Amino acid sequence: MTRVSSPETVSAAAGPVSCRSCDLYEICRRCDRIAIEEERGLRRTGALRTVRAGARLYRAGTPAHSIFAVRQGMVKTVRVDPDGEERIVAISLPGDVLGVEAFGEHLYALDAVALQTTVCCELPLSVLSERCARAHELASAIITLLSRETVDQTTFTRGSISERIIALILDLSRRRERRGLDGRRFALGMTRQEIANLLDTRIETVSRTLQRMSRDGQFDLSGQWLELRAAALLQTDRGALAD
Amino acid sequence: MTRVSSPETVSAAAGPVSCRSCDLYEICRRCDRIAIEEERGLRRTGALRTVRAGARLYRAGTPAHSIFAVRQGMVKTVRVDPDGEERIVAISLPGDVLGVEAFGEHLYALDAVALQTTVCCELPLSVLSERCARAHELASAIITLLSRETVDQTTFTRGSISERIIALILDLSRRRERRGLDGRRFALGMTRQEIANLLDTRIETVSRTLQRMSRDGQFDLSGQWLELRAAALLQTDRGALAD
DNA sequence: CGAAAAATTGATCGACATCAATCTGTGTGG
DNA sequence: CCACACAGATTGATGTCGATCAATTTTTCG
Repeated sequence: MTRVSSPETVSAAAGPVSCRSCDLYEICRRCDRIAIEEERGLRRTGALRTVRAGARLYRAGTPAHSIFAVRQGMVKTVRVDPDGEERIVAISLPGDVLGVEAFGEHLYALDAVALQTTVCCELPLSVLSERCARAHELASAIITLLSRETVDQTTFTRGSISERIIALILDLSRRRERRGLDGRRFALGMTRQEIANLLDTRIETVSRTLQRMSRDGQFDLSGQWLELRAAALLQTDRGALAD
Repeated sequence: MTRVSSPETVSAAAGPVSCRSCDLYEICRRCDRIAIEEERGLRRTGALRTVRAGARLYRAGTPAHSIFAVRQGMVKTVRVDPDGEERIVAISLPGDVLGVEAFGEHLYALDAVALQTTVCCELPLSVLSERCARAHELASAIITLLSRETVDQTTFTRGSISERIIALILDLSRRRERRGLDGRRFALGMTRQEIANLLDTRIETVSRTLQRMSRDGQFDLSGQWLELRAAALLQTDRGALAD
């Protein structure tokens, strides 16, 4: 069994959607970029891109010149771990917008890979900024903020429990350091119950795992207080200390 | 053991941070809302709010008049399932911004609960919109889009495998319907391997669980194609069909 | 100090991972 | 058109990590 491709089932499979029901509609409209099937006009701006199954719409780390909307097909956004493992972050359906992280950083944060032959509308950032010219700088600051938020979403519910615990601790540590706080020794600030909830596990498992890791010398732990060992801080990647 | 509160350990525990290292800094500055410790001026606008441990900064579903930045302390954002179960979505540290969903919808999407005595800066939306007055409407459209993105983040890595599968299927179904596509019968569009990756499980488990659910009559399944049973569509909550 | 919440520790069980084999469907070339 | 190859999917047997149930111990606070 391979991917769906029979022509007559395209709509049930994945689109295309009308511009009206696309998340990018209001923005395209304000940019005079509508585009397809607008009333009877049907003028196209030629901003369509077709990507075959398995091909990438964009790659993590590359300069971002456009945001995209899926018109037809499906796209997975993927984070590739340093060890080469793929983690699917989200699935985009027709009408969904891709690459909004381009607003803030001007780099894509994820790989966007077509799951099947996919047609996307491409909206260059240059068009947006041109239209935004008169907009107050405050607006762009808000946009930058929001944009960061969408990328920051780290999840702590993947992998083994020890991996999740390490991910949480290193996340707390790094975020504290970014704020000028002590990232080496700090209070967890959460009960074991709250940690368990966040990591989608049980309080007994959190307790046991923390104890074991502490015994194994990954950090010193005393109640709420945790102090990372020097070796731990050298690791930059989630899961690096697991087991 | 209860929460950290010893005065001399406040900084290592949770702040306060300087305005300069806060995510809201650029926005506050443009609103002439700096506020605290600005050079030697130290003029305060009185926009501080103190929340005791366990108290709520805001509640899901209530009208949103402000966004917040944590100055000192910690806050958990929580989704309360219909069955009353709490799911921690994120932990906010000093310098983090809370309530950005207020930009789009004017309702908070989550409960924000202080993990300890917490001091927040409050920035009313009215101040923002006043400053935004001359900003082009396009900017606000972009903001709305981004705002939605930050809320939409559904994770499929919580609960049992059958719960995750149901969550994924209903998510696909609803998102398709919102786009005017068939939400009852559609192709998954992903290989079992990709589903397994997304749900943080194994291909064999996905296969087995899909087979079992299909046998149990939750849906008809044939390769990529899935057709939800009428009963399934009546359920609106994730996990409603589990096991 | 005493009560209550939080945390730890132990014993047992079950869901899911893992390893392995087989089956099914799709596209390809003779 | 059929045989073949291969990716994808299914099914089975077994092992293990984390859930669950239960009992203490530790910490905090009135």
